[in-house]
Amino acid sequence: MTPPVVTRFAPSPTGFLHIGGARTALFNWLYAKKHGGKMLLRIEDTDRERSTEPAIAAILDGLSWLGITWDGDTVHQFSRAARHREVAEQLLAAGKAYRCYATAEELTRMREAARAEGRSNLYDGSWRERDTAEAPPGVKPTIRLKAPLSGETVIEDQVQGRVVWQNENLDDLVLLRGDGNPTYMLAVVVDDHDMGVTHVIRGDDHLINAARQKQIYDALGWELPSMSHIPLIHGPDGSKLSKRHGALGVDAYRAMGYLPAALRNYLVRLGWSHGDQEIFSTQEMIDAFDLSAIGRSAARFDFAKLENLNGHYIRQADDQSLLTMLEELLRHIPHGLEIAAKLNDTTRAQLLQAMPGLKERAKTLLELLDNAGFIIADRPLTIEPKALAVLTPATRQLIGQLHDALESVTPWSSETTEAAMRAFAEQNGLKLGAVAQPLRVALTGRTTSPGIFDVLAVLGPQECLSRLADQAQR
RNA sequence: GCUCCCUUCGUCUAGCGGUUAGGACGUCGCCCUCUCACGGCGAAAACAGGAGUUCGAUUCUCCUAGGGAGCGCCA
Repeated sequence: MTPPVVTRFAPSPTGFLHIGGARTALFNWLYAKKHGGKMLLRIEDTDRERSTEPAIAAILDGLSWLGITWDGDTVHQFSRAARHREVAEQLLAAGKAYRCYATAEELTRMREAARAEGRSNLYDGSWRERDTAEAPPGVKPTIRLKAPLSGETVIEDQVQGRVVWQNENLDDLVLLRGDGNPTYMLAVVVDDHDMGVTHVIRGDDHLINAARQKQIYDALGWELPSMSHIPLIHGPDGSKLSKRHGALGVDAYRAMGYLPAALRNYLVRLGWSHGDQEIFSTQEMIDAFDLSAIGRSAARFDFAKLENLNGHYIRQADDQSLLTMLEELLRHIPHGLEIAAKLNDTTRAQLLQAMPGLKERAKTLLELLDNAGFIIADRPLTIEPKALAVLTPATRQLIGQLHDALESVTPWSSETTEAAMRAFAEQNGLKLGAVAQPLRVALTGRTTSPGIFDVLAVLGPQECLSRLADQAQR
């Protein structure tokens, strides 16, 4: 019988939840869901200087927004320091670790010497066998792992394959600092073990740590969890993802009007594929997800593809949930509250009525909101420069005629107004476009909009006739 | 410098010894059309380079080049 799958997401709360972390969390979540297991959340806050409460809140908020849930209580690593110390002492008692009294200056010298000689193991292991009686006064010792001096450390990684290190290249890592606090390396091993983690899925910047952690597992006689190191996400230019490209918090993606479903879909396809399938519902992702299908090379972040996917999910969303998402978004964007103040039963109904035409034209909620501007705009409309060019004396005169032609239309609908405008165009030997564009400019202040007869219908006769009169020239 | 990882269209990728090297985004063209979109059709576009192994390499091995990660008493 195979043990139940337990994965974990273990961010260090030194900033927002960035896109790479979001993908790591997603992969852990998918794997757990697929195998009916659990995903645990552990906050790696042992660095007291850099860990902050707002960062923790931002990470939890980001995960929630993305729809990624975790099981059980959130573990705060710092609170487990006593347990970490206990394990270090246990290793010490078993002769698998030793006290090291090397000073910072000595360590620096060793590092320089190692580099000069082209060696990768920095610490020279001098306190391995030295008598602690020789300890210099005033130096608080660290506890180091007595790592194997020869042989190999091997990780059978589910993504990277078999990765081998020669032990002579790995030095004795510090388990417990001079101040008695555990290092990351020790804390991770102890926590993963104690939490019952069966599968470690994390960024491949941790691949080398896996070797050192394996040595700790071996010294403790614990079984190493399944390891999967997923490639990092790079910026569009192939370099490390920086703030300049896409290393934004997921909250920034929310503010840019991306849908969680779109971001999930984009992220899951970055480095992972399932044949030719591009669109995945959450359930499809869970069913199809497979560690062995994750590629080993880094992927570049491509906003154009994210936008395309986002457009897809917007088009496919139902009108009411789009309106809900839009109102939600207003709380996260500049001037959002001013717009929210204009929402009432009437404008909400208009938004809903216009939604079919709106959602086809937007790649982000921000765009959708912008395109919906004509609904909440105040008279007289601000006319965009491009639209202003349409308003020649001749078209202003035409607008006056259109106003008159529409005045008698009853009942008012997109069908009846369209019939009236087509009739008007025919009688005056005009193409429909020659009528539609001036109408569009007068009613929306822009040269592009949803279908103009839908705009007419949504705005209603009073508002339309007033806006037309505003721009007409008699 | 050292250790480890990576390398198919511009981008994300399919391919798991024999294919006209497939799909998606983006780009371009045509159609649809009241604008913009959506949608439809079509086009251009890739196996980093070099040695092997093999009847046959995009696929296996090695080397080179390029890219990345790590090299702390940070996580």
